[in-house]
Amino acid sequence: MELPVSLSLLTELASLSSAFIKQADRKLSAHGISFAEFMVMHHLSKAADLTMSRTELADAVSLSPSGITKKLNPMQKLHLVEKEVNQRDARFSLVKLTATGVEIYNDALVSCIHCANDLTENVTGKQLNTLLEIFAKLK
Amino acid sequence: MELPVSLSLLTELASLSSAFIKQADRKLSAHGISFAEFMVMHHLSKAADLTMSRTELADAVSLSPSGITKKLNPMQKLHLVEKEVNQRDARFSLVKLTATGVEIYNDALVSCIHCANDLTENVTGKQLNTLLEIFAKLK
DNA sequence: GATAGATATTTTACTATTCAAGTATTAGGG
DNA sequence: CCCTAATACTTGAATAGTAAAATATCTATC
Repeated sequence: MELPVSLSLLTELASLSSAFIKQADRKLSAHGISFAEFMVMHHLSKAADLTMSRTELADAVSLSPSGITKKLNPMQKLHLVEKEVNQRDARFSLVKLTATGVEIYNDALVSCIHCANDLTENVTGKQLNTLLEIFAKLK
Repeated sequence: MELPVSLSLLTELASLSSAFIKQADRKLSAHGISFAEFMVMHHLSKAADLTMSRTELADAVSLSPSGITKKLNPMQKLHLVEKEVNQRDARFSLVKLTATGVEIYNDALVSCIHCANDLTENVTGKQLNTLLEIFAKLK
């Protein structure tokens, strides 16, 4: 029986990303952070004033509202990020990458780039760009 | 600051697969199974005699030894899979997809294919094949 | 301006997963 | 044979995530 290519894509994507994330986690453990924490800092580092709303951030890293709370709590204790309450509306709160956070992020970024390069070493730059272009259509 | 394409691939892959798996989980919940359970049955369904060793299966679905034990236990209780102990070496045990398991898998497969088609609707068949070819080099 | 409803976040209870320690079985050397 | 080591698996403790209920704040209507 012949299964559709779309299904293969779904299953391959799942196993590939699981393997990649495990690899990245191993590398990043040297910096005391997980890949998920790296992703939080990565999104914050690109944001204006290093600040995002919690819901934006939750969407960016594919976490539920409760998930983002639980992920940020320990990061606040380590002073990697800080919470700022919106003056206009106290329901909203903002998350900002601290100076410490920036420092750790920059160190971790180097490791993470190494890791990404290792994982893609058999693929040309052109193919990587092709992948990203097609990924953009999958969203 | 310009970040390498390989890093974008890693981050995009992570968020894409997270979104895809959540979508598949929603679809499959109608069949009473998770995407992870579907993947277990998917691999077994392709194996000779619907049977695999636990370690093979664990590798295939990217689970740790304890992870596969805890995933299979409830599936055995539901009679989706059954355990067979190897006569030669009682340490090894095999996992087989039962007749009930095949039935549920086939139903779930239809939903999962729908889901995969939905997720890839903006992409041509040719592009899907390109993706899979490049994925193969990333392993 | 009280109150009903909407919105953002947190807490609670539960599920899933991992690592490390423990159990069971086999293999090999004295 | 027995003891050590290796191998496959399971269990227990800890971590990470979700969904649903609870909390806090704001908006809008009467």
